[in-house]
Amino acid sequence: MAHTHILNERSLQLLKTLVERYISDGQPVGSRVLSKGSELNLSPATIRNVMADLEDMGLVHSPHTSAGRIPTVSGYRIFVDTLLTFKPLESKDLFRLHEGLSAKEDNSDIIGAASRLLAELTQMAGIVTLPRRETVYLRHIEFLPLSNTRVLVIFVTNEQEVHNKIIQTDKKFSASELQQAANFINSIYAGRSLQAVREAVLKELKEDQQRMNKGMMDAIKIAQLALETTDKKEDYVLAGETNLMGFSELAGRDNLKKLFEAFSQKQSVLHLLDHCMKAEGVQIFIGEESGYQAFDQCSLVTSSYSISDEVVGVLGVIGPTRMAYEKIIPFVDITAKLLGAALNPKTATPSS
Amino acid sequence: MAHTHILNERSLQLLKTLVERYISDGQPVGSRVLSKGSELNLSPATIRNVMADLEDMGLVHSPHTSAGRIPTVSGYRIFVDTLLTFKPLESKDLFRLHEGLSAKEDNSDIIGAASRLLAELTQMAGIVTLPRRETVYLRHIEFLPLSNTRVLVIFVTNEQEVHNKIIQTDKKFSASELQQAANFINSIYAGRSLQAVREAVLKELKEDQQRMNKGMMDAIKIAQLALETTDKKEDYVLAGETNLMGFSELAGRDNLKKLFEAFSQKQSVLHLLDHCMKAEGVQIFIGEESGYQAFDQCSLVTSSYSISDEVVGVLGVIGPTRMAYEKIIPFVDITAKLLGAALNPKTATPSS
DNA sequence: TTTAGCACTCGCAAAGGAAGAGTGCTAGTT
DNA sequence: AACTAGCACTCTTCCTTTGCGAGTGCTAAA
Repeated sequence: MAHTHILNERSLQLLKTLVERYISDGQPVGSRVLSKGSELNLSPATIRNVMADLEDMGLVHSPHTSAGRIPTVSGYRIFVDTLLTFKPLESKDLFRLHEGLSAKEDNSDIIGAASRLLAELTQMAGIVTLPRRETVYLRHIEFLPLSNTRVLVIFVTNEQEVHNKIIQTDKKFSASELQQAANFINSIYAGRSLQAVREAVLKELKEDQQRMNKGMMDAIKIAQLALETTDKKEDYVLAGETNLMGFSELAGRDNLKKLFEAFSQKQSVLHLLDHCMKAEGVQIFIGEESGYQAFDQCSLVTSSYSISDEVVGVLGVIGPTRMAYEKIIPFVDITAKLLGAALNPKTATPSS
Repeated sequence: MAHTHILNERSLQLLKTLVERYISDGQPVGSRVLSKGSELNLSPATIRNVMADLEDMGLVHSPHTSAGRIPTVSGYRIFVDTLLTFKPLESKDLFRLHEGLSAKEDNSDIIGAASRLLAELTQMAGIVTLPRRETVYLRHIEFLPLSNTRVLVIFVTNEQEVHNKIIQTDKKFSASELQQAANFINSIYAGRSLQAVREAVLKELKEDQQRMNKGMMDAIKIAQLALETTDKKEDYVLAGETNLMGFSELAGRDNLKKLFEAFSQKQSVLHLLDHCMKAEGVQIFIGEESGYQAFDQCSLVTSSYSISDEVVGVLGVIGPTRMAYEKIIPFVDITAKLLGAALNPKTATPSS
């Protein structure tokens, strides 16, 4: 009965300094240090009582009888949700970000650059998914004959994304026939969304075939083949994985191996990141919260990023649960915004 | 004086069984086991004398006074060069290779498949460089206008490789102007090597400008911009890196970290693989032989692979020095041949 | 409600064997 | 001359002991 089991101001304050202390030192923190390290002037004995309460509530736990306490996942959770006092980015980091993510002519590896910056400036692993728009617009399509009935299809979508694939046609087409077909498709469908084009083409195929001449028919058929499979190739760019090998808390067991296997399988990591796309702003998974065993010892701080208000991808930082959240969270937030800005086609070429 | 210091038949035989034993067991092998394990009926004492000789010659070494011997790099070298009795591939492995590397319509990820097969079947890391031909032929080029003076260049080389880049032109071109320019370039230069086209274009620019009309001039100028920088993007596909985390001999120090850093830097690994391109057949680097610190604890078994007799890439297996060379070497050899065959455009589409 | 005091527990590190493996050397044996 | 048996010696590995330090929980006093 006696003990209140309610999180009062003081317990929270102590939890906060405990977590901060553990994050900076990496060792279980005992009542003595906590007594000296906190503003409130309390004796170690009092602290011990509070700690016992916190332990009952499952916010901290002791690796063994005579060690200090370390935060549990719930402890971290309360810390980041309610106790955290953010630190502004260091100006040199901000500078590096601006420098690396400024909108350049060559956007080709800006995703890679973002990933590398995340890794380098946090000394953990950086991850950025490739941007993927909900609606993809067809800009231009091109057909080139290969050997026999194989045709190389090249199509440009949105601003400047180039895709290519190989299709098998029913019969052999000459280069000029293919050229004509491409011209036909471009003249009619360019500028419309891929999905719309796909539907329109199917409709044409099913309905009135007599209205068109043979060339048109061929073009439609080829286009159908070219666009039939939606190639949503989700992927991400990872950087600084090796930074994770330095953290002793991840090294134990075959933990690190599991983690790296997840990275190269990609698939489960993509699942996880997909979740993050849906949420606005910064999202945090601490330890087992992610639900993926490989990440049990890690925390993941992510944020979605957007091109002109449409969410197109996710980026984030992966590190040990014991990470400097108060710095990482604003950092990920800003990086997402800068990346979004850099990818925005409207601001991409300030006609200088 | 007394001892002969010459590698006679018997010493070699003993070296061989020693290496085999060490490879299979992973522990320093002593005189007793060697006495029982070898055909020649010799007492441990005799073996000890031979071992002392081998140690003087730097072929084996003892981690401490009372441990058995383990092979040195030179020991391994003699073993693989002169003592090795190759084992034929297991038929199920051969089957998997054929299955995975058969020439399919979709060649897109055959390099990745090869890498994954190497890793999976050897339980080590597999690596395959992207194929790169010496002479690249221009098949088709296309220009598309982006915002302002930026132009998206798409060109197809060799059989089906699609490249794209963005260039800045002096003035703004319309879509049809660019179309015309592309037609012009295609009609004149398609089929010739990129290098040749580059030279021809430069020559045209310098010499007789009055001979051409304005459209031609524009086309030449754009082509020059489009082709000026040779983008030789060397790259490789790695698979099964995580397999390496299981080997205790690599785990020590921050060895593994160095290795993985080298993998993600790519650059030094590419250097090393470049060397292998030059040599015919299978090539082996044992431990420090590679000259790259990151690989000090590893062995690398590589082979170049060819498309219609032109060497275009390298593939191989990375593992601990203690690997089953007698199986790995033939395995890498065969894989290289199968990959080459699968990439050969002549055999790629047996018109069925 | 807080604090001082105290007994207690546990991990960590150093120290001390004991056992086992394997060597080098020497002195016999074939 | 080449091989082998035997022996002393050296190291590693594993286990146990021991002491120390850190930190706790509990109780009793302020």
